[in-house]
Amino acid sequence: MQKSFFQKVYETVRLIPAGKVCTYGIIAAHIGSPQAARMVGWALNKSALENEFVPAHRVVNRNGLLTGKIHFANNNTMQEMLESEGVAIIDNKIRDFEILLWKPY
DNA sequence: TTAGTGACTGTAG
DNA sequence: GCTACAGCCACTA
Repeated sequence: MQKSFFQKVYETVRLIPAGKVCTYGIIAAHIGSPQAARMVGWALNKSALENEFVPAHRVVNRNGLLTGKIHFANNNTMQEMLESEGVAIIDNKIRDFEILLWKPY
């Protein structure tokens, strides 16, 4: 049984340690389709609806911008979760993004 | 079955 | 430096 694109996304995102962040592009590239970054976000959106534990709040776009927050119930839910893990957010962006960036390799 | 859509990214103008 | 467009895969109507 081959793992679906979905499952690979879940597994990769779950590898992100607390206090670190990753980008859709990196995850997509790790899976094998760098240009399918949109699917990563979409997969995370679905995962939340399916009660899958995936730290989607640790995934942002390549600028460190919290674009995914729009899919959370409240606009500051994503930010609060990140801040509780020690990630500083300024104006919807990750502070020291390059330092906090984590890669699966 | 086909068409449309989406939490993005890289390249070109 | 900014804007526009194409490409990626899976799901829903």
